[in-house]
Amino acid sequence: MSERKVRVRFAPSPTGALHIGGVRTALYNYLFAKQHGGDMLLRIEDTDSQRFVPGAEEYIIESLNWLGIKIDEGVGVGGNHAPYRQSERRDIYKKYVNQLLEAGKAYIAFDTPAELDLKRSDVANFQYDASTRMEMRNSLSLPKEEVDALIANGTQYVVRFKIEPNEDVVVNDLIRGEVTINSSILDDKVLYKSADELPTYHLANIVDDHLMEVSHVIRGEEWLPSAPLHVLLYRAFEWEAPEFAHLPLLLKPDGNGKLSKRDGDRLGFPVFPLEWKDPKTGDISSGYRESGYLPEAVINFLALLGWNPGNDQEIMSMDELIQLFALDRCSKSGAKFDYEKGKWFNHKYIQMKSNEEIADLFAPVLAAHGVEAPKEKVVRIVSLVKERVNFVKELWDQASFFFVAPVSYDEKVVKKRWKAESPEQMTELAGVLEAIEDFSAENTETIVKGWIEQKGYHLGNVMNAFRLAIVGESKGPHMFDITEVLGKDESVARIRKAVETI
RNA sequence: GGUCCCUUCGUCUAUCGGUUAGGACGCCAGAUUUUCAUUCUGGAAAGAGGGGUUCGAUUCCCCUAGGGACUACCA
Repeated sequence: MSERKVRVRFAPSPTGALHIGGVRTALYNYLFAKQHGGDMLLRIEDTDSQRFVPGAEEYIIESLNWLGIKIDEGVGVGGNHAPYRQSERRDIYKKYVNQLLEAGKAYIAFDTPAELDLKRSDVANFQYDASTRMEMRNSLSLPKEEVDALIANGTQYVVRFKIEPNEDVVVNDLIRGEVTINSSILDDKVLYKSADELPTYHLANIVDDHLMEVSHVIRGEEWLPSAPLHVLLYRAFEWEAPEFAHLPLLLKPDGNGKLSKRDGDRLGFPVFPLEWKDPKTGDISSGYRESGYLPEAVINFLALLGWNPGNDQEIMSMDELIQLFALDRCSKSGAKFDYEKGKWFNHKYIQMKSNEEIADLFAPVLAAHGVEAPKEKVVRIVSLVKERVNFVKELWDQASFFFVAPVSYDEKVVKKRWKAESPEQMTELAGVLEAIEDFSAENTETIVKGWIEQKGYHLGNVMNAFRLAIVGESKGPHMFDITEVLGKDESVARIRKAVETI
């Protein structure tokens, strides 16, 4: 490995919402960079003007921001290698394309997309390469005067990379080891299009990584087949290539194939970090943030999809991940996306947060239900129910009765728990509670239990009816914690109402 | 079709030639409990198949099978 400063980049193209697999790629880049005291760059690869989607760039930046993946240099923050948007680097690419052209390592081709389509349908497995390029219309096959004339009259063309056949190209991958591909199976890739004066991914990528002094290219496995092409490109420019690491893909939870946006819709979980509204179709896709995930949980979950620290540790903060991360501990095979485990991580992270923090996150949910409550009361309630939930929004299901008295009583529970003697016992209980001065959980429990014992009532019967009256159903934390939070008046009122209603 | 990559419980994975193949999610059972959960304890659950190499293979090699990616003037 070279001794260059570690510099990595996350280089998405702004064609829509950032996919969760892309988020993981960004995360691994970030962990690697920070572990080595290096830089994390954000470059926007918008060389395909056709597929540009407005808002996508902002979405990407906001997503990384929410997740705590900090960009040292690039779009949104600037830096010494600006601009970081490829569409703003046209002149740079043009210069390097010409360099390749002059060196005879690339050539100009005039074949139109229609002509190529025709050729492909005519000839099975047609490939534009050393074996076929002389049959095509390009600066290699055409007389120089004709080429010049075509260019002069504004005929659109592309620049293709001239790949020398029959050479074994070795890519040294930090995760997979040496990968060898014969250059004959590579086609003369289009590097540049005169139509929009923009390069294609391959050229832009190599030029930028070189100019931006990127030391390690950490990207998805879908790029592995084109890595030899990139190696050849670096060689053509006589540049030192960065180290490569191709990450395994995130796969569908069920069935086969790569995880896609559709899987999220189909299986009911987000595949995007943030909610995304498609500007063209207006379709809304759910996001992890809006679904109630804590960014720390998403990070931890994603970090373990394709990597592990080598021991049984599973809960790790971003700082710990930075300490422990290692490319050579990344797995080689794709990981099926296990949404259930993601939920478990969120549960864990909710438990790790303080009641105050959770109460703050819960506040908007309460407001949405039209509930206003003092912070200290919410904190107390959170402490009572937070261990029962995977998501902050589920706190409402667990705790709504603290804020809103039951208006109906679960029929099944009534049938099972409301005995013939219950109305009388509950009326008595209301009286007992009314007489209590110190309504703390502890004191109330002592007194109520004393009363039950003295009367010889069945503890379970009384308590279950009590719970039904207060909560409306058969759930919730310790009864006397509930009554303490509710207070004497409310507790008594609920019991009386239950006796009347049921 | 071609090229490349990959292959341990249902899922994520540990194991870098010798282990009762470990952990986690999920699942099942039990315990705790005034309810529902949580929690705790326990359980079922894996080396794709076939050849080698070796005293000994999950581990190294080969073949087969299966899965995945790529194969655009998209990234």
